[in-house]
Amino acid sequence: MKIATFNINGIKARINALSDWLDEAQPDVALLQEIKSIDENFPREMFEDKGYNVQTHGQKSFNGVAILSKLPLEDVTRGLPGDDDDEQARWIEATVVGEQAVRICGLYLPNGNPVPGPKYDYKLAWMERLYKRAQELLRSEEPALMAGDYNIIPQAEDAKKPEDWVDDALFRIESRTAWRKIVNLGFTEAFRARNQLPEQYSFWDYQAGAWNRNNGIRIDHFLMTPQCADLLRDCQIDSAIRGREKPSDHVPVWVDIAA
DNA sequence: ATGGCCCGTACCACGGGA
Repeated sequence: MKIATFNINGIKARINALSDWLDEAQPDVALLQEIKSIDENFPREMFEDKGYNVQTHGQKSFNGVAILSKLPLEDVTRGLPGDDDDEQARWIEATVVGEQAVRICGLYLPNGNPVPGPKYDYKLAWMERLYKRAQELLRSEEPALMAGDYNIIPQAEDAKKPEDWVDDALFRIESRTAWRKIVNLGFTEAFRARNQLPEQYSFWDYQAGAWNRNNGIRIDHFLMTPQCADLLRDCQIDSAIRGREKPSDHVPVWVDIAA
């Protein structure tokens, strides 16, 4: 089963690029972030025509996540537990039933800038809620993964110029501590479990020729429970997508699991 | 050498992104 995550930076602006990538990459499951659309305006028919089941959790203008799946989706839930007043659409999960069932969570973790401030407080509070959901997934002792735009640069090697990011919400020590606290519960970060190459990124800013200089950061991740990590066959970044016409600033990252 | 963008909303820049 091939599962991909892709922050598309607006479904309306990315319809063609997303359609082309789906046709070529043929993921069984695609987790999308920043659809920037209400559910009613999401072009679900286009994906249904390609054979995908579509589940969205959108809102007006900002954020928004979705799951596309060629396999049946069961027990779909929307919103990260732990704050009933949170109105930002950043979390969706579902069980994908292939050879065996896998619980799949798609997430768009808050950016958190500027630091300090209420947006950074929100990011850290959101990560505390994520920690609790992660504990529950581990306790289930079932194959499960959490994937998406984490807005976290895990290590210095995950940025071309780490010195530019030391005071940024994506790389601040509090952010990385919260990330490591989750990983250290017992999750496998799929990309580094399969790849030790330097200069592997998933985001390049639109500004300052970042793509041409490969001035990127790796912030889109898969975290897997042990039962899911046992099934991991491969994890790769489709970085060439960034060089196409009208690209998102992120590129797809995907895993292949034996499920 | 320096600085450089894009999206959605609304119709004018502006908030937000990272």
